Amino acid sequence: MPNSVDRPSLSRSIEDYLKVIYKLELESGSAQTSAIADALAIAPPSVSGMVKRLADADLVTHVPYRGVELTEAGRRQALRMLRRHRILESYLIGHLGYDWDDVDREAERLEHAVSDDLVERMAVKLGNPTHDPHGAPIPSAAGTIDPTRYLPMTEIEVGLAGRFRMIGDADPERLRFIASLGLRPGAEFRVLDRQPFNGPVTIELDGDRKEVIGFALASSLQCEQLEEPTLP
Amino acid sequence: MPNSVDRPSLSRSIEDYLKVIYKLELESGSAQTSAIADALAIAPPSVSGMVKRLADADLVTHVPYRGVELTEAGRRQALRMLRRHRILESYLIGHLGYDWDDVDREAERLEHAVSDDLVERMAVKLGNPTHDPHGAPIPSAAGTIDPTRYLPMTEIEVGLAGRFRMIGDADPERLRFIASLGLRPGAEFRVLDRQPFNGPVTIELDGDRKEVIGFALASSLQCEQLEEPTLP
DNA sequence: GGGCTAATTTAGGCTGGCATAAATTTAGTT
DNA sequence: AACTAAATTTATGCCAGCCTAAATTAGCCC
Repeated sequence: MPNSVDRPSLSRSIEDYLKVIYKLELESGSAQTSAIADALAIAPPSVSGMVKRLADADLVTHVPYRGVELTEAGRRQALRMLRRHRILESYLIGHLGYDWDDVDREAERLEHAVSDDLVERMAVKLGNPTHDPHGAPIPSAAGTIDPTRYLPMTEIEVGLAGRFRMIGDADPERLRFIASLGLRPGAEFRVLDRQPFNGPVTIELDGDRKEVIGFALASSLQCEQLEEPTLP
Repeated sequence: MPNSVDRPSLSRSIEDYLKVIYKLELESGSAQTSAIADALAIAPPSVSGMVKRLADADLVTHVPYRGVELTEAGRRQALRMLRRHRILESYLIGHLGYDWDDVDREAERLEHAVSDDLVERMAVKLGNPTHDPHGAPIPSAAGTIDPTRYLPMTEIEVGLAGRFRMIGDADPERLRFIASLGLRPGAEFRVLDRQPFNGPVTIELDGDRKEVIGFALASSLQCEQLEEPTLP
């Protein structure tokens, strides 16, 4: 089956739409018009219009009034953008002295401009990483991605150990605060307490330090539950 | 005197126009509509339209049917773009393994996307260079640029020594050929012969090697004439 | 100084990507 | 089953940037 011609070269807008649709699908199965509009900070009717163009270009399928789903081609492009973004973030942090909390904006601008060639050169300089500094998996150049799903910290059982794995890159304040707690992807912790009614979570870090983390924040920390590493 | 508001943030198109107008002014004093159109590969009427917008934004002054000149603000922006472009080229070559003949395209895409912050970080990593790998002067962050003008190799006196200083970055074939001759910015040579009627130039390199260079090519090699370094 | 040519501008049109206002569909409630 | 609220789409319109075709101006030649 012949592919879509050669280089349709997507517009900046289209690239943003595909990325957002991919993320929404991850979270909730399919992407609704209003959710896309929210994520891109544009009006819903504008999304309707663009969705029509995306469907014409066979990047998404659209069931009116129900939602949008990426086609295979759309998914491929979305993953390509995700790879760009995450390689860029990794490179900016690793080789140009950016901090993990202020790198998203810069990567967001660059991901539409860099060539595939440059992205691969950066990847090589980085040693072809599989995860970026926020813990997010980096799609391969071939378009595959680590499908591992994590749990919000709020869902780790009290008493059990967990490992902080990943956090969204878009909120500098949140990232700075997390870093100030000494939490970085890979950090191990133990849940000491969890209050009901969406209350805060108390964890132990480095074997002695206690931290209390509000529900909203803890929900955004994607973690892995470690099965009883110290006690039987 | 208060500056133009804060961040009008120029469009990609406008950035390209300003860069081209700057270069045309360097070469011939002022920029004509058709020359701009040629350089940007767009139709002249499109340039007329954009020039009107540029004049409205006080980036250029326009005398109808005569030409266009950058205002101080326009010149500042043009130099900013030139700095971006040349820092980017230097960085891509110095830190990401690009060759000097294929770096222009990539820099051309990136120069519209990088933040000033990123450009300055790259400049620091490079040791704040004053010239890029093609020998072109890099404007300072403050907007000043080395005004030195060079001579085409075709205008160096026969018998005299010269130094190759700079070459345009836009033509990969030309750059590869120049490199294959062993000519790099900074290279010293002596003009052995120059044929009339726009004929080729013969130079001596490294004290023994002779090369014949066609007129068109030699014209594009910007050189400095060295006053009789060996003979009185 | 009249007329030719080349350069330039004006006129009118198209597309992408956004907006607002109004119409429509869906879903939930009773 | 009807009504309502929310989500979505349709209908229009705007702006940036490009285009082609037609009108205008500048520069030059005799």
